[in-house]
Amino acid sequence: MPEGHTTHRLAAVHRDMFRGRPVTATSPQGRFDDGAGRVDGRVLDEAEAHGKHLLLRFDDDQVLHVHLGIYGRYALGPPPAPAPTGAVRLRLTGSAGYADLRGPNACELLGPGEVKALRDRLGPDPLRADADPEAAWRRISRSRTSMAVLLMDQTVVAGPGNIYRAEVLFRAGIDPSLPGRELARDQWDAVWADLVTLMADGVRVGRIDTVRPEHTPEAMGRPPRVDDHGGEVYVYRRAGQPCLVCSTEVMTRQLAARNLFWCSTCQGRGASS
DNA sequence: GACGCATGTCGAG
DNA sequence: TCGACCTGCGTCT
Repeated sequence: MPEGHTTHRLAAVHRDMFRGRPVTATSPQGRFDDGAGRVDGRVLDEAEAHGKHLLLRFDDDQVLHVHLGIYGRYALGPPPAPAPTGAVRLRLTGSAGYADLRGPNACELLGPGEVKALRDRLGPDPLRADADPEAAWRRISRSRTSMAVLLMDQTVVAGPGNIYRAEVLFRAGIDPSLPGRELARDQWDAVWADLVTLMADGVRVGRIDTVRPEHTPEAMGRPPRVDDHGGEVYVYRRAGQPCLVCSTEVMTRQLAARNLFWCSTCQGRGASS
């Protein structure tokens, strides 16, 4: 689940469920006993997301920093909370419900200075009102690194992961191997605008759908299709299957230890407008 | 029950 | 560039 839209959803859930009232915090698994003890009984003042980082600020200015990483997930529900099962690192309980955190990359308490340091190294987040896409453009337009790598670099853009990376490049018709410095300014503007739109949709719907209405199987006269990650996408994890637009086989390769997917026809050099 | 896999990040070499 | 981290799930035995 965890790309930036997931974190923003989680921030909203935490606001709705816990803000303004004392929470109960425990670590059923035991690996966060110390931190849970320090949060237990505090009042949640604010919950926000920056990229894939979830920040929960309590009334004593401690900030709980959660990063789901690749395995982490939340289980949320109304009261009463069931007996915890599996490896629950942190359980927050309030009058409106509970939140169980399993398998996070990071679950730690930070002071104000540490929070600032964390945020200072993150690029603009398309889901945040204060995001400055110019900061990302300055990095991209000077870089020899490929767009595929730049879009996964959280110090360039904070929030997109492997799915949004693949889908946004497809939708813009950009070859993933194109160096940042060869990207045209209007292409970047289009990519950023698309990230803003797609990720906001992701927050609203709770999954990643990127296929335009005119390319859905129904519109193309093909049988209905369900992608195995739970959303409708053009290329992500569709290697060997026909491109939804041109029917060329979708390509895949390992790049910086991650799977990259693209259509060599729709995303050839010069394929974009 | 073993194994492989994943929407992520960091640090060693 | 590669392994470690870390958890649940699907697939294969």
